[in-house]
Amino acid sequence: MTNTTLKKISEILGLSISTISRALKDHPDISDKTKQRVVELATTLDYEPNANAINLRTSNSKLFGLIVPSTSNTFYNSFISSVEVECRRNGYSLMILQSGDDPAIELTNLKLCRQNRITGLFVCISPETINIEAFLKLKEIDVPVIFFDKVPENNNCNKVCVADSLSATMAATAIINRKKKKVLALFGNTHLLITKKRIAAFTDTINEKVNKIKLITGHAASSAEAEELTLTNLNEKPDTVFCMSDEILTGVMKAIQRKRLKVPDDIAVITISNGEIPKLYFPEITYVETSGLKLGKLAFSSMMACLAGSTFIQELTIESLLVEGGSL
Amino acid sequence: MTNTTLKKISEILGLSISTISRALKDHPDISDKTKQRVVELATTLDYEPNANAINLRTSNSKLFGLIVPSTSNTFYNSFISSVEVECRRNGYSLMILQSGDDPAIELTNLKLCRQNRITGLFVCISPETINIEAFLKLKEIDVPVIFFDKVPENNNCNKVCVADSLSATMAATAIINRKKKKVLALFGNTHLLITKKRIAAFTDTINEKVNKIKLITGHAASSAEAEELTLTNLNEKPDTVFCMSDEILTGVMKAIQRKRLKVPDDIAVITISNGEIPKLYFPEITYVETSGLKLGKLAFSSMMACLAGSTFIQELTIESLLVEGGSL
DNA sequence: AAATTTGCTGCAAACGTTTGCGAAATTGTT
DNA sequence: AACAATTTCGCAAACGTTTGCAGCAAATTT
Repeated sequence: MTNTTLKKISEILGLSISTISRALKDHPDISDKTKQRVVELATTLDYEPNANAINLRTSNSKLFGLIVPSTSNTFYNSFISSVEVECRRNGYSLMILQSGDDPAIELTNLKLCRQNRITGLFVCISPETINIEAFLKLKEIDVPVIFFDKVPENNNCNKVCVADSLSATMAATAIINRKKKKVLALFGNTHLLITKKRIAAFTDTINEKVNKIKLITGHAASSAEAEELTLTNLNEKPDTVFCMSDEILTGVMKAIQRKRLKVPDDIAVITISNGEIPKLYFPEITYVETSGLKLGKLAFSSMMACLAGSTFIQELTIESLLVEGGSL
Repeated sequence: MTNTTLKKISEILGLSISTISRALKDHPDISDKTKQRVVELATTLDYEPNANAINLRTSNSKLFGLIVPSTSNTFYNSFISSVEVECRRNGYSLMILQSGDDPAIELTNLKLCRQNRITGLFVCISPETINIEAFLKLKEIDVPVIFFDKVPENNNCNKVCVADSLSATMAATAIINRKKKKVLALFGNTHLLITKKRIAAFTDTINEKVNKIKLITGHAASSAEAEELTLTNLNEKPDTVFCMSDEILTGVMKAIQRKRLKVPDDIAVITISNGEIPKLYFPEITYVETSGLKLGKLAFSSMMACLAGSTFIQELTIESLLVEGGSL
């Protein structure tokens, strides 16, 4: 068995290919009687148009590419989910590719996207990606590129991001409002822009308070490092731990569980998160939400705007939200 | 600017399209000198072959479809990751679609796959999907279908699964070996095949022991239900909790944290899991591993076998593994 | 009855490739 | 010098669509 084509239908019905094509898309030129016959046969024959032929003919692939460091990450995951839903809702397909934070694989993926003549690209670059020319080349052939989350620093491109600085500020403010005195603040990889921004925003906010809060900062590249760092700093008796990300949080929580500390009485915890991990604990961890779902929707609408002809470059940010658990 | 095509290159070089095509794929008919000229121009012009044209011409899309209830689930996630890596390694692309456990969306996704003339399909059906004819139709047009994880019950199709029964048996055996006396066993949605299998295997193993272990079973459709169920059953003073899945585990752990019970002294915990969630706690939860990564690799190799011409139907299972945390 | 309009349908080119076959140009053989 | 063999290349068809244009019959107008 082989796939049904317009030609096959036309031969059976004794009509021309073009008539079949038009009948199936309800073209006014075709009589109702013919349309009915065609549609009927098409359904019984399980006709599905060949997307490749259509794309070739119309050069409109209705296909988006999405390149992300990893799909196994709750934040990217919810981003992808929401983009995918929007795509289906709007008649687009999505090609998801992960780079594993490897710029070389990133380029391979990009090539794949180009070969498939994607209509637009969503991309979250890896920390090591410094040269984004290859991505910008897409714009020369009128393929919009939306950078999300980890975006190139100062380039002329479309970006959608979570509120990097603001979310850290909000967390700091929440800590201040609770009248905490001694905060252990753990951040991630120092050379990432997002880390720098969050450190600056967090420390500035904490330090501008009159009755100075004692601040201990640390950097952890992994959950295990965060755990270790927490254990050693517990001697200093901080009353609060601030985590920059889920990864940090999981390490911190392991340390807290190990020491059988009671949250929030013995120690308070606040983090910046997508929301899934904080809800795994009791009490649920208070977090400043950076929603992948919202970011996905924003990215999609930004993409649509580009496709609709909007040429001016946008840098969009989703607002954050403090979600109260019982940990602060 | 528009995309570079063979035609464009041929016009510039004064050669025919076919010569360009052959030169770029290192065909022996073409002289080295010509090849060099062609390749050089192609790279400076950033030529990328049009996948649509190739697929149309060769009717080999090098594209797999993957339909899954949700991508935001650590198990499916690791499955997807591993399939995606294998795809890239073998020159295939992957089209990922989520059904949200809705059979209607599942069909829409299937249609999309067909329109894109996928070379093969990986699919995890939703619990509500009873009619899988639409999927089997793909086989009639020589598109292999590999069902994974949640598979249709008794049909003539390729399946790859985790060891449903065995993993439950292993967990039960581990409990027996620790000489536990009273077990609270929590399972998921009763009408799923996987649940039935695990209940049967678990209870059989526990009950065949001579010095009977007291067994309390319960069903929870969500993490919250599992938490509640645990809280009420804690009165019975079980010395061990068995969880059928990550979802159950997270509920159980919240209850345990809420009651400030010490694991494993006050209560032991064991679960069946992909491994990510159990590692979030201290002590890490002992689990019987059902690896999405391994399942993905298995599914991919099964797909490759089908494409290579293997026509006989396989039902494959990955073996489980007891990973010791400190919770039992 | 001739001319015009209207309704329906088919022809053919194009999208960018691949590939079997034949042709020209070059080389080697007697 | 004539011929055969080899190297190098181009022609043209095909994949499955879409779409501008033209054709033709029937219906309507003059």
